[in-house]
Amino acid sequence: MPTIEGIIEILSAHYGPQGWWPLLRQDPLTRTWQETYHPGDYRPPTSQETRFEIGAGAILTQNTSWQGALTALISLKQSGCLEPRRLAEEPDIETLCRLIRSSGFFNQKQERLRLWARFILSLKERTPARAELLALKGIGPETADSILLYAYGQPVFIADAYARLLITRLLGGTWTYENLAGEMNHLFRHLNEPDRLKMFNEAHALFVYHGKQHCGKRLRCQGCILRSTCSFFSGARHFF
DNA sequence: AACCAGGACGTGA
DNA sequence: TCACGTCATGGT
Repeated sequence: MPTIEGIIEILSAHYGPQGWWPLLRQDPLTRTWQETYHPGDYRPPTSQETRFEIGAGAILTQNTSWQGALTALISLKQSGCLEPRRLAEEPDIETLCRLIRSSGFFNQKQERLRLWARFILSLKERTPARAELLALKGIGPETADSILLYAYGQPVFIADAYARLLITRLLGGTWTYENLAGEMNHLFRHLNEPDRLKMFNEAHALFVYHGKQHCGKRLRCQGCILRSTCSFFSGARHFF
């Protein structure tokens, strides 16, 4: 039976540094906006705009593909609407819905973006507490932790659906969000804060990447690096 | 043509 | 606490 630390180590050795959170960058030649990863750089963003962008991306990708969320994020950026001040005041709701249409659930998400904009403005430069984020309508555990980890450099683990699916399949048991997050905090409590930040940054990104490739709601076990140590796979071998 | 995608909220047991 | 319906678009 593999350990959680072992699983992360295998994924890390296999896929390499992930460079999350992906940030928007303008191509100097074509002047088009695209996502860019920054492997090896774990410094948290220093500008309010970048922190807002990360939270906006986290909201837009709720229960939708990253591709759809990214398209929406770029649409916002291109029309100059990815700014807290502009969204917090009195934006044209119709236009806002149209810009983020590709991310789905646009009625809820346009409001969630505006609430996030208001909130981050009220913060000034202060780092929010987790409870403050959770108190916002439209920000649950995963979105809150994504903001804390990737926008504010807080060493928290994001126990999202991919992580829970993978851990459940490899180790068995039942894992709730807080449950797995607590276990991760316990497992890595010996690391100093910067190292724990790197660990949780990479771990979440790796779980998502591997989840997309092999271990989502529907399984794609062919070519999975964890096949040999996956008790779920060996136990269900006869189904394949 | 169902199913899935980097969830969260409201409701009712 | 937990199970379930709802929110919507876009790709496979």
